[in-house]
Amino acid sequence: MFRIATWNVNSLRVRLPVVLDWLARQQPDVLALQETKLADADFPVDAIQAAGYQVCFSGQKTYNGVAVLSRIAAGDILNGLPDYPDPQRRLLAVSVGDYRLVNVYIPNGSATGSDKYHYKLEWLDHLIHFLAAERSRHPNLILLGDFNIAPEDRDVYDPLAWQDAILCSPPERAAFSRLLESGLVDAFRLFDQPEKSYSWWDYRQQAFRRKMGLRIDHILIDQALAHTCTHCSIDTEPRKLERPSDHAPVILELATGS
DNA sequence: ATGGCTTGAGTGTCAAGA
Repeated sequence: MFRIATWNVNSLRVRLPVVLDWLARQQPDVLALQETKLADADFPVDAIQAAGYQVCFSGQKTYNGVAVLSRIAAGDILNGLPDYPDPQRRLLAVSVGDYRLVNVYIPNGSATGSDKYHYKLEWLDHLIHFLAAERSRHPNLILLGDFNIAPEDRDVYDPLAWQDAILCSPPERAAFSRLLESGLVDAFRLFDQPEKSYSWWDYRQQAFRRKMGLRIDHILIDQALAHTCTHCSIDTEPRKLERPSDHAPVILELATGS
């Protein structure tokens, strides 16, 4: 059994105690983090190693930042899209055991039609091209992170209100579909899931309590791995704590056959 | 309601998130 999780923590500086508690409770083999918002010099390496995890990270001050925590050391580390120079730290690809993990913090896009929206779509194009090459080099690829895309209306609490809006617009959903068409599977949808399953809720208006969320954090697995996948769920417990991240972790379990 | 929180920057108040 191999357990892999992803979590947008919205500042690892603020969330470190919650993350360490969660690691102790869940004991995943791998945890991919997004929005660490820390310069590499400020990354809490010691605290994470003391919790029994190796870590690699690609961060910057204030914004973005991705990290991968793993029980066994990661190898073949790649930071950023090779053919898309970008000062924003949004991608970290690593090999852990038999798996190739691509941890992404896909741009938010701000509003459809904005400069940030075009950046998001361009970033997705380059990601799709990168993954084609990456999958030819590495079997057992897993793409996980904060996609900032709600792929279907059932992933949105009020699809009509969000129709054509950021996170739901047809070009964003088309990019998500292209990821699936390239041979990846949305692990969450391999299983029956509760109604109103979301991974992000706005901090305002008591959105979490009112179940006003979107499912924008995902784990996509190579379709060759689908038959090994035994579980995938969203853990909403950390969203109930004091000072939570606005995102909940997503957890995946794969049978390893030994 | 270009609103409503939260974080980081930096010490007044804005940018950015989604």
